[in-house]
Amino acid sequence: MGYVCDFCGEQRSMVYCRSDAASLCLSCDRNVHSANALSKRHSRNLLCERCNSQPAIVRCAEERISLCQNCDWIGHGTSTSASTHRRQTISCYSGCPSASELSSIWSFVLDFPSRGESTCEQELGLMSIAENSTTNSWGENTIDQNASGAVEVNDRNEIAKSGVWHGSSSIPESSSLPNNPDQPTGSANTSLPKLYCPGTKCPVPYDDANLYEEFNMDEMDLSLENYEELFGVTLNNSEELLENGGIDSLFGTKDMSGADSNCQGAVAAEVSSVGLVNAIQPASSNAASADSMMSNKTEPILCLTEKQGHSNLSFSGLNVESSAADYQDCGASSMLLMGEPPWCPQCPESPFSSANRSDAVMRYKEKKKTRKFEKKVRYASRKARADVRRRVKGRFVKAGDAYDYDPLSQTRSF
DNA sequence: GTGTCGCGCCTATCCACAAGTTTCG
DNA sequence: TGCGAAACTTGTGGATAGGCGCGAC
Repeated sequence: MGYVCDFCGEQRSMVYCRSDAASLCLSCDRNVHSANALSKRHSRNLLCERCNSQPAIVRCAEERISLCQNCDWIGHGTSTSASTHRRQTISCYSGCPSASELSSIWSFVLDFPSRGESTCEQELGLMSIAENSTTNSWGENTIDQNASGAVEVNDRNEIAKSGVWHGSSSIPESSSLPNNPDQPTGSANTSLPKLYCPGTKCPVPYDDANLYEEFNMDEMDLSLENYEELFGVTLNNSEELLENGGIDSLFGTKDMSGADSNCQGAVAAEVSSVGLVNAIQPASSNAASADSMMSNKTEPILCLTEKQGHSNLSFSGLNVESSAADYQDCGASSMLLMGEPPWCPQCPESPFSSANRSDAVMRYKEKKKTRKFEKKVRYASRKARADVRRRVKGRFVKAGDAYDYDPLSQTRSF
């Protein structure tokens, strides 16, 4: 995923469809999602203007930029100055909206400061919608919208319901702090953890080598993608890890390659003099995993300790309600967040009792049963067809033949 | 210690057909 | 060399059979 539309490969991508896991230009978005009734139901959103790989969920009024959860966190969640930026949640949409309808929910869409060269903006005005653009296709967003179609982030309850994450810091009603749009907000505070997002074009210039010196691994890429290099072990089997107490196994002896490979967690850490790392920021290439990580209501704590001659990392700060099951979409994250390592008693924030943990393990196992690893769909049109094809015992049937499963009507022909 | 059974998990396979690719005249 | 038609290949999702590991007996 990148700047170019995944479908036509020519236009600049502007919207992201999670169902298709594709970044599309407005023209292709409309073409693809007008194919059938199911594809019309795909929920789409603006593409993050910073990493260009994740759906944007927030628009920063100060920077005039749309951000995904991850980039929003990087830019606003950890910076005291940037966290005061006034942000609005960005509504998703489905169906085949007209240009006017799009601009009605995204009042800012025609005013992107950094995408002026894209032809997609022009398409907004040029698109002609032949079919009915019924308003009922817009009913997905349950958040009350203001006139511009955006929602004030202040309403935390509503945001939580919508699954939209925002930074842990308070968000003021307004902000007058100046900000340079060309400069990532996350870098404004030089005391902040430095982070590089390997699977993205995240341009956040985390360059503080001192942090890495604290870890004694300044040459390393602090992402779980390179955990083997980082910790000298391979990681596998999240469930085993869970049952064995989690983090100790994770960074000690267990192999984790079986976990979702598309879930990478880049760790940003603020190291104190006692070796307590105070923040962990997931920089997942997977939207769902980012969601699950960031929907955590508490700020995770990363503990760095020395044990038996090698460094160990632990995570706590997970509240009771956000169980591992809630994070299973990101295999690593569930592991990282579940365990309360017995060897890390110095993390007083850890609220896990054994009962809670057992409960969490149970829910995790239950959800894992129904788990489906995300699959990269290369051709959205073929997927759209397959989604509506009738089947007999899971097999496609000829058109007109008897079927026992119809994805559209869930009915049988016999 | 060895063999058998049941259970759960994982993976390959099947199907039709539109779309993409290659071959041939 | 370029074009069009024909032949061939690819990819898509849900259900299911079969293989495998593990624990109990």
